[in-house]
Amino acid sequence: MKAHAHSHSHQRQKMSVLTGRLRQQARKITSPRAAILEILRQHPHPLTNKDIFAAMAKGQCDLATIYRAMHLLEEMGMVKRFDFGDGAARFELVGEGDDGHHHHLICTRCAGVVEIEECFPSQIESRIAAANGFKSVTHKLEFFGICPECQ
Amino acid sequence: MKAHAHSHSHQRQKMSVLTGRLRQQARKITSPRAAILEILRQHPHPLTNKDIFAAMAKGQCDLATIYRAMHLLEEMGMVKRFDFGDGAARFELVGEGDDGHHHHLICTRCAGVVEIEECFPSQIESRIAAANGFKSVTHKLEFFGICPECQ
DNA sequence: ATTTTAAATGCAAATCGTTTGCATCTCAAT
DNA sequence: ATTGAGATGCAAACGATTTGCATTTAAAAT
Repeated sequence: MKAHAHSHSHQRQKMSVLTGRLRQQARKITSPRAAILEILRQHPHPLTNKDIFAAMAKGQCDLATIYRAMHLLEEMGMVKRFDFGDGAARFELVGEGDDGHHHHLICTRCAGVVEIEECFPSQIESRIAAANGFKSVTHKLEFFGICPECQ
Repeated sequence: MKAHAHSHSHQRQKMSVLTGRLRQQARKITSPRAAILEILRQHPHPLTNKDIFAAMAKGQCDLATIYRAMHLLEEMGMVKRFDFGDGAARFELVGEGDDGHHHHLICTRCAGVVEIEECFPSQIESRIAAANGFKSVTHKLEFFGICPECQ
């Protein structure tokens, strides 16, 4: 699987903007956090905590710190959590203002990931919500298949 | 959350049919398996291994046995695995011939589950597959919201 | 520049869902 | 009743994630 275009708001965010968002919340810009943000900026793909850990210079930060940082960033809306069903959470940096909602097409052979434009039709989702009396309905949606290289 | 109708092929399957499918594969009808199938028949909802374990008379079977049984049943296509994103796999009995593909609407407050008719539009899925050169594309889709009772 | 202190980190131990090795047991075919 | 593949129980192992706690550090206050 190769890289792909990101029509989403994935224009690499400036580090100063990222650290600024942290500062606003009275959070410290520590070296582990700076390293994590830098790695996320450079990889516009969903990364597991372990991926992030592996992308760092050895011993630069503890794995537990990454877990804690991802929780913080998720609460702050700076990253979005994705679940590809393999038991490991993945995270992607989210642009300011953006809610990061989108989906992926994942190769079940090589684990390659393509970001997808399409989303579940909102009017159908509204109908589902209404028909069952639910409020604030969203969805999690991921596609799985076999990529060109793996066929 | 209360029970709901199952327009799917969830007419409670006869136990004899279920055991028959096992026998065909030269698998034994053991007391743990019979108990598991009975519990699945009686609960047309996605159940975790622990749910199944809890639904049994204490000491009737080991939790590890349930895990093994669910793997077997899944391979045989007798149950379908669902992932609600909370880290625990859930299973539903699948009718013969049916592939069990469907989705749920889950209350994020009380964890109540409603089975959903709607599915992701297949022509859009085909377009996504074609646009990226993927084959054998499927999807995982679940809806989340707040049910009437929890609002 | 130094002090101060809440926030953050490292490390190890703990949790949770799930899997597995192995000795023992039990269907179901003979 | 015999028997052998398939199943089970139990405990240990696992991988992802979380947490307690003593120590460190960023950044606000002095």
